[in-house]
Amino acid sequence: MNTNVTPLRKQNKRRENELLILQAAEKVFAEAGFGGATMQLIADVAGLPKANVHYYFSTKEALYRQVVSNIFEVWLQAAESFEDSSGPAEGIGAYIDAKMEISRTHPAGSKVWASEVMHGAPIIQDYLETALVEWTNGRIKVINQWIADGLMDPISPRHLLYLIWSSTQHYADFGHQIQTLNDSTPLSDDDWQEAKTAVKRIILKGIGVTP
Amino acid sequence: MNTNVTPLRKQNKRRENELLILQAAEKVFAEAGFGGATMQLIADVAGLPKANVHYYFSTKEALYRQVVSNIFEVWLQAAESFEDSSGPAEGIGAYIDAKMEISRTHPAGSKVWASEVMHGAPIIQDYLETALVEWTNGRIKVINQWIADGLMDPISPRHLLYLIWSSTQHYADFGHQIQTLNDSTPLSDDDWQEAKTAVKRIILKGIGVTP
DNA sequence: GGTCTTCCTGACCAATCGGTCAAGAAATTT
DNA sequence: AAATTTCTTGACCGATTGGTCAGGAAGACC
Repeated sequence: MNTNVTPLRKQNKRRENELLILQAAEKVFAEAGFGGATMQLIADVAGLPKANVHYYFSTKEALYRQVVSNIFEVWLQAAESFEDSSGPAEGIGAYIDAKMEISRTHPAGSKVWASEVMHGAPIIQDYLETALVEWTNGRIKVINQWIADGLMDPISPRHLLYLIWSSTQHYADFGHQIQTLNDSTPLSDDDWQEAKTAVKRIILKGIGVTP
Repeated sequence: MNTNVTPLRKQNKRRENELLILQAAEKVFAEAGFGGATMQLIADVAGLPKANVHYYFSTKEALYRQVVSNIFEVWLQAAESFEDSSGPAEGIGAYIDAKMEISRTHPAGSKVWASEVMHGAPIIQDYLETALVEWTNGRIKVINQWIADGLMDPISPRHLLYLIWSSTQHYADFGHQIQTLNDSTPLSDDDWQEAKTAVKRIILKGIGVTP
């Protein structure tokens, strides 16, 4: 007999269902956008009645905000590789690796984020203005120090960051286009390895860093 | 008196109104996505009654398809710089310039395209499979020839193209994020020049091309 | 085993959606 | 100037939307 049927049942029911709904919502929002997504579809994907979804998340916007918020956390977390590094070769290389890995394992999240920003960030503008600005300015300082130390070319740190963001997230946001150009087949492990290598090689060499 | 009040009025009424609607639609679709956009809002932006919009475009999807189609044309047209070039320095450089210029002058179009592809290209999948595949394969051949001629490093042409697309379109698709990181101020002429220079410099040096 | 809190859900609602239509106004053609 | 085609529009429709609610089921606590 299963002995642990009831021990973890209590506050866990809430967390379980919230997680279930959040995962379904991320998927649906990524596929249809905020406006195109329906609470009914999210409920269906989560396997719950619509009214039950509204029990845990009062409005569509509240649910959406939570989804975007979670993505933002993952997104910022991947950036710690930057700090604990000895120089641009290791720091930027690891950062690109981490972002490519997120694009691979978390494509829906990346799409929701892209959609939100593309539509003017109506829900999470406050995050952009505080957390993102702060994080960006911090990394710009690190990069400027690397430049001052002669470890890389004098590139505008801001535009270097944009280049890294865009090239890595492209593999998630435009995954469908990439797959179509890959004979409508999902990228294999080797394909992903090749992509990672190409992006890292071009960017690192492009800023005058030799591994 | 204005002597040419009536001469150009005939089939032009149709074209004028269609253009008006298409411009309004591009703007609204870019801001709200396909699902979030409403025919009523498009009509309001165009300054016409909703029923009149339906007179020229029978369905929302037909209007959307036309918008995406137009963008695709602009997008492919910018690629001619590739063909008429003596080598990668000139060809890729001019292509990056052209794509950056589109991001600057045509950001709404880029966003509609990105939105469409991100949601699985439900409307224009046929374009991806035919025109885009064809164009891409053509350019891959050109790049491979450049590599064979020793004009650039042996980079995967496919991933190089993705890198160019993503980094240039990023300035349109994520324009709002970039503006927020620029003290919530639109990029100046100098900012755009700096962006263009940085992108071109990193990519060209990154693939072993010296101007 | 009774009470209280949390969870669940079918039925329902006002608002809004894309799209239609008939009837007339304007312009072209004959 | 009559006939014909093109354009314009308010009113309308069925369908779908996000969200509500009352009432019951299921555990947790005493």
